[in-house]
This record gives sequence, structure tokens and C-alpha cells, in this order.
Amino acid sequence: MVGIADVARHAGVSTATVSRALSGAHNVSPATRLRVEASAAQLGYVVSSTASSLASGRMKNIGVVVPFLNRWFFASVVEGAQQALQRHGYDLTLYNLTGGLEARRSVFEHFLLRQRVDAVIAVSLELTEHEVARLHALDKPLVGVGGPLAGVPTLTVDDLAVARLATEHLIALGHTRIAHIGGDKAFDLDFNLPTNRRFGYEAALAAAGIEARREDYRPADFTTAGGYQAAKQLLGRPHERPTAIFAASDEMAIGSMLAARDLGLVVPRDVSVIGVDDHEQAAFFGLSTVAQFPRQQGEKAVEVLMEELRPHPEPRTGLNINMPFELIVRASTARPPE
Amino acid sequence: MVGIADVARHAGVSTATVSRALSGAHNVSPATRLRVEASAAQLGYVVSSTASSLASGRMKNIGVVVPFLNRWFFASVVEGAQQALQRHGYDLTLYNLTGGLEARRSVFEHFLLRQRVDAVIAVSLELTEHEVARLHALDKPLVGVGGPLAGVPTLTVDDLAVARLATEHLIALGHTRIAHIGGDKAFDLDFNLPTNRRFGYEAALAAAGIEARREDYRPADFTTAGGYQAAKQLLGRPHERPTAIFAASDEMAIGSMLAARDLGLVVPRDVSVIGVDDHEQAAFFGLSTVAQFPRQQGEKAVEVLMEELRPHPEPRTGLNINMPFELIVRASTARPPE
DNA sequence: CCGATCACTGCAAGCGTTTGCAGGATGATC
DNA sequence: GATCATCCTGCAAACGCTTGCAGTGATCGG
Repeated sequence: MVGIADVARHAGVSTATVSRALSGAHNVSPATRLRVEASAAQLGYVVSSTASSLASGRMKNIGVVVPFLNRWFFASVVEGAQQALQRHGYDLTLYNLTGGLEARRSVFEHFLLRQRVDAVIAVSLELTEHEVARLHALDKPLVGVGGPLAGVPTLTVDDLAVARLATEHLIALGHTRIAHIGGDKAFDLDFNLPTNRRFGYEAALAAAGIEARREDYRPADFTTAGGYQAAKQLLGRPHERPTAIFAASDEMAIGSMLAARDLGLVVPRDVSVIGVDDHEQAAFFGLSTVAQFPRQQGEKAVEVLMEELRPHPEPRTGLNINMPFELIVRASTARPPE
Repeated sequence: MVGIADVARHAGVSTATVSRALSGAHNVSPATRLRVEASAAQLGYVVSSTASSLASGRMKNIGVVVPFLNRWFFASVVEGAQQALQRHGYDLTLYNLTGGLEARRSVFEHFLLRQRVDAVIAVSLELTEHEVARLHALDKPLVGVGGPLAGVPTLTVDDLAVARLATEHLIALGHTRIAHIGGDKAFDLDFNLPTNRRFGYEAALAAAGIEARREDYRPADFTTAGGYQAAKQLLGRPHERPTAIFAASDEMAIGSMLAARDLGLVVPRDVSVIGVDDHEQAAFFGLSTVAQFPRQQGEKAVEVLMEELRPHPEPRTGLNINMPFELIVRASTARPPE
């Protein structure tokens, strides 16, 4: 192993100077810096992060906690965060809560506490007060993505507005009988997201003077299969059939389109469908949707964190940052049948 | 911060003993161990991983490198690995190569070298000799998932056999005109996987005395959309139409099913479709497929690594481990039309 | 021309564990 | 009862960096 001492010797300076030169401190003469950098490069020296961390207290490492990885949304957030971190020279260590309560406990009682991360990004996670406290105790910055977290800076899309936008799009097309496939109550990993989207949907209807019928709402589990089932039920009643469906996720929306087809209905002639996410398959299915941009959310979370990590000049700033979303109209929505 | 010294004082022993007791060394009396553990728990002590790493040279951390995260297969492998690692008390730090060559270089020339990981798992990555050498130089164990890697223990499914199995299934049903949607040549992130699957397909045909027609092969990009396009072409010729399609991935197979429908064909009456992966959507679409088990691959990779990490009694063992796969017959395959 | 200021650089004390070595008990052996 | 192995435990030296502090010339203002 080539250590800092080797570089120091090779460059004819002290290890202190090497350290400073390589970490970009300002109090090193340009000539020395150049010499040191050359030596380091020549010897293939890379600073030992453990030693550096121990001495400095900085880990150059961020913990990212996700409920699971296996879904497009989460994977995209993580991917975005990873790339942003890499640009900043940070590592990303991944904590996954798929393992159940046991795993969750061990993450919060153990893994996150062993001084390995400078900060934590929690994605779509409803943290308990105790968990937040645990992290605050270390005073490691914590930022959330997706859903307000008490006392924690968080990036969210305004789910209410998203749902309203989608619903208004259908209303503007002339639909008056609009069904909604929302989140299952049990599926509460994501905050009150399902609830918020439902509220947005109802708000839009109300604003247009349309009554929200109870039988036009179906909960599902955010999967294609779940959306399919729900849509089958919604569209199965020939006379009482809604002319449009707003699904709280693209996966469910795609399921709905397939259900419609299987019922002999043509989208969008007989029924319009709109989702949320702009899932990678949405374009393929010609699905209208309200896009959110998970990669960007990951990147933005990192930015916020980097700011938070900077030697605090002022106390921390705004606690809640709204992320953009955008209506994308494709082929799955149109005027209702006459 | 509560350090090891606090625990030592509280338990009335030396820090050395605390360290040994907590790390499960065998030379601590049961009574002492209990006392130490109690003190540690009471004080909420968690060992500082940096200090521990610096002193011991063990990081309790594994680097996992993936080409991208955004695909079901990779996300699943990572998820499996993550959970297995967590059980072993290891962290997982994630390196993503989506960022292009620049990112790739920085990962291999910098991130992996700074003594932060004990070992590396490379998923579906074709490493250059130089990259492998770089890692070997640190003599960090390295295991690959998916595709043989020169001189590196690797977990693979036998792609040739997988393809043969799928094709044989179609042949056994009576099909003689079987098309194949394979991997695009440009899409070479995954080893020669596309090529191997094609060979398996051709081998099965040959073994059954069926000639493989060039026009029955179409390359695509492993997406649903790509599969859709390819299938449209394959099925677009009324007379020359194949009665079955073997797609090299479930995404492409699903695209094929949708293409068939749009052409007015009924699956499996008019055309059978089979894929590879057992993607999470496969069951929903009733897609027959050859399953591989990415989560398990991730877990197994960790096991192999843990073995490799154990103080080498013997030189390393077998270099290539074959992972299981399995034919799953659903509704998308049947006898060909009369 | 002198003291003050400034820009660099080196010295050495940590950072919080782990672990080889040695010492003290205790028990086993003859 | 002496000898020796065995089992625990403590001492203190690493581990490889960072950084406060002090020291050295050089530069500058008066």
C-alpha cells in the first residue's frame, strides 16, 4: 500500500502538506501543490477513506434508505442520487427495508449509527419520531424525498395538485363520470400519498360541480394486476360505466387500459385513462399521465444535503421543497363518447 | 458520543476487553461478556466503524457495481445482495455506471480504491483486464454475477441452456416455425448473453431437425417497445408467419403479445410466446417463461463473497457457479394452429 | 531600516478501535 | 507441592490520516 508518507517523501514535503495539497486547501503554494499532485498520480496514491474519516470526522458517504428497490420509482430516485453523489465525490450506501420490521430496526439501531454516513436520505418513508430522534441525536442531516416528515427538510410533489391536474384534464375534455383507482389503505409505505391523490381528485370534481360517487372509487395496490382488477370492476357495469379513469399510478393505469381492451372497449374512444408517474412504459402504451421526475428528485435531494453539510453559516432554510410535475397528454385520453 | 472507553469504565474492564467481548472473540469469560454487553446496551454504544476499520483493516462493507439500477433484473439482484449483507452485518455501497465512461473511470480509479470496501460484486459487467487488475492489486475479492469474467468467480445462468429449454418447450408443443427476438448487438452491457441465447435457440432447432431461417430472427433492445416492433415485423407477413416467438426477455415477450393482439391475433391460439426472466409482470400477462431468480443471485453472490473473505484456509475454489433456472408454463404457449 | 503581516510549511497530537504480547490466576498433572 | 498449560485480562503500540499551532522567510508600510 502506498501511503501518504510515500507521497510526502517522493515530493519532498511533509505529510501535512500532502494532505492539504490533495484536499484542495487554500494554503499551499501552487508549485508545491503541483509537485504533490504529480507524485500522488505517479505513485497511484489514493487516500484511505477510513483513516481520513477517523481523523476528520467526515465520511464522504451518504446513507440512502428505501422501502424497496424493486420499483421503477425508487430505483430511479436512487440512481439519480447516486450519480449526483458521485459527482461530489461521495459514496452512497444503500439501506433497504424490504426485510421487514427486523431489518428496519437493525438499520436504525445499528447500521446508521456506526458513524459511517455523513447524512441520510429517506425515500418515501414514514419515519417514527423515535427514528428521527435517533438520527438527530447524531446530528447528521436528514432529508426526505416524498412526503412531509416532521422537522425534516423534504422534497415532495404536491400530490393534491397532481391529482387535480389529472382530473381537470379529463373534465376539460368533457368527462363527467370519472372513476378513480387509488392506493390501498394498507399500502401506507408512501405517506398519505394515496389519500392526497384522492382528495385532489375529489377537489377537482367538486370545483366542476360534479358529484364524486362512492362506487366510482376503487383501491388497489399500485401494480398492473391490481389496476386491471379494479378497472374490470369499474367498467364491468354496462350502463353505469364511467367514461374516464384516473389511476394513482401508471402501473395501475396500464392495467386499466388492458382491462378495458379485454372488455371490448377501445381506449380512448369508449373510455379515457390517465395515470401518474410517467413510468418508462407509459410512452409505449400511449398513456396520458402526470409526470414526476424521480431521477431529478434524487439529484435534488443530494443538492439539498450538500448545502446542509456545508459549515452552517445560517440555520437551515426552508423545510419543504416542491418538486415539479407535468401533464403529458398522449393517446389514452380524449373526449367522452357522445 | 459514547466511546469504547465509556463502556469500559462502566463495565469496570479495559477497552481491550470491551472490544473483544463485543466482537465475539472467544477469549472472554462469559460473565465479563455479559457485563460488557449490558453496559454497551445501556449506554447505547455502537462501535465507530471508521476507527474499527482503520485498526483492523476490515471495512464491513461491500461495493456493488451495476450498469444501471433502473431495470427489474438489476434492482432485484441488488436487493437480494443488500439483504444478505445486512444479515452479515455488512453495508452495501452502490456504484452505478449509468453516468458513462467518465463515471466508470472514476469508479474504478478512485472510489473503489480508497479502502472503503472489503470486496466487490460486479453485476452483468464486462470488466476490462485493466479494471480487474486494479481490483486484484488491492487483493480485494471480486465476484461477478452474470457472465464469465476472466479469473473471477462468477455466478451465471447457463444462457445457452435457458434458450434451449424455452425453444424445446415450443418444439414439444408441435411448433416448427419458431421466431426469435434476441439482443441487439449494440446492447452489449450484458456479456455475450444475447448471442448465447441465440445459439441455444438455434441448437434446439437443429437438434429437432428444424432449419433456422434468417428472417425469423430479429434483434431488439430488451424493452417492451422493442419487442413490440420486432414482433410486428415477424407477424406482419400473413403467410410466412411463425407460429411461435421466443423472446430473449420478458419485456420483449410482453411487447410481442401486445403486438400480436394489435394484429388481431390471439395468443396462444394463433401464436405462442415465451420469454426469459419471470419478470414481475409476467404472471399478470400469463406469459410462459424461463425464470431466473435475480434476488437469489444477489444473495448467493454474497455467500460466495463471505466464503472468500474468510481467512483463506485453501486457495479459492471453483470459479464458476451455475445458477438455477426453471420453465414456467402459463397461458401464452399452446399447440400451434392446425 | 525595523517591526508587523502574510503566505507557506512542518511538528506532533490526536481520531477510536484492534490486537500482539505479557502477566496473573486457576486448574491440571505427576 | 512444584511445574506447566490454560484462560482471561490489561498495556500500549499501531492503523493512516487531519489540523491546531508554531516557525520560517518574505513582503510591506511607515
